[in-house]
Parts: sequence; C-alpha cells; structure tokens
Amino acid sequence: MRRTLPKAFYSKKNPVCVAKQLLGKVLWVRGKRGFCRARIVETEAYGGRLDRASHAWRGRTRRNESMFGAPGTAYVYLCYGVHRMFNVVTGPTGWPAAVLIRGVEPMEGAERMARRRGVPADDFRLSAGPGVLTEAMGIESDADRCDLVSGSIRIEDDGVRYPRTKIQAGRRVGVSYAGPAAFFPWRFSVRGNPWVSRARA
DNA sequence: GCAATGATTTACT
DNA sequence: GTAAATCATTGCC
Repeated sequence: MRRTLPKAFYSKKNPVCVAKQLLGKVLWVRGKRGFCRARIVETEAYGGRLDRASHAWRGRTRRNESMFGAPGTAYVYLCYGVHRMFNVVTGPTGWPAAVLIRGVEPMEGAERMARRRGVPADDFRLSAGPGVLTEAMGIESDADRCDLVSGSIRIEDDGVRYPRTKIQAGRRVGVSYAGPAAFFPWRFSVRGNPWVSRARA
C-alpha cells in the first residue's frame, strides 16, 4: 500500500498535529540526478502568531513568503548561509505554519545519497539532521514552493505506523532566543532510531 | 549603509 | 568545548 498524502493532510490548522503524523511517512525526491526515498523519523512544528521561534512571527517577508502559501507545498530556506532546510507548509493558505523535517532514514537511493554527502551509506551522518538530509536527497533552493502533491518532491503513506510509546516529544533545537516559545514541546522523533539528529540541548 | 545574527554542521583545541 | 563557514534578513544609524 502506497499513497501520496493528499492536500487535506496538510491543511489542518495546527502544525503540531501534522508534525506528529509525518513520522513514519516516506519523503520522495525525483531530481535531475536520480531518485531517492527515505522515511521521516524527526520533525519540528513552527507557526502561528504566538510562536516567537517561527520565521513568520514578525510577519510576512520575502524569505518566509512560502510559509504563507498553500498547504502541501515546500518552504526551503538557507540557514547560516550554508545549509538548506526543508519544511512542509501546513494550515490554510495565508496562515503561516510549517513542519521542519529534521531526520530521515534512507530506503532507496542510499548509495547516491552517500556519494553526495561523502559518508558511508549506512552511517547516520548521511541524513540525521535538517541541513544534511537536504544535501543527501538533492533538495536545492529551487524546491521552494514546490507542490508536494504533484511535484518532483512528494510525501507518501506506505502504511507504516509507530506505536505511541515510540514517539518522543521535546523542545525544539536552536531556538533559545525565542523566549517562552523555546520551551514548547514541538519536536517529535522516533525513540531509539539512529537517524534522529544528534541535537545539542 | 553597516553590523549582527541564525530552525546548522564540522573540524578543531 | 569553541570556532569557522557564509549570506539573507533584520535592526539601527
């Protein structure tokens, strides 16, 4: 069983729900240089007017424009001038919310991913971390605003479900500047999975 | 216009 | 543990 997630999956107003439900789903990229699939094992929710950690907290800008776009599209931005971050836009059009994909477990095309990254295919450094998984899967800045329902990057459900006890919630990484929002338990990961990022506290 | 900084990673000491 | 890479955005003059 394999089905591309429909627009309705992404249109829920609360990004936290989508972040939890994305665990176990399969991210799929058909790039100029090949095809790869990987299971999502770590996510973070961002958005709404109260989330000071969100890029949209201060309102709409050229960078975060795509966060206000249609549900089920991509928000890709450059972080620290070095790494690309891949987010899934959620909520109704005009409502700024997104889910950052922070860790994926390779399923298909791992050798190609390994070549891009310069690490062994069975090494977690391949795709455990938001900045490295985009490099591994060949997600570039031109993927910003890409439609995840019909475009060359998609997310599908292959029936895999993690039991509730395997899902871990915790603080988001790298948002200590965000005041109370820094403590929101909006980071979700699969307990014990080696492809979850080694995040600092 | 200029300076500081960040939803990170890696290689150092 | 600390620092560098590297640039768009932001805030302040």
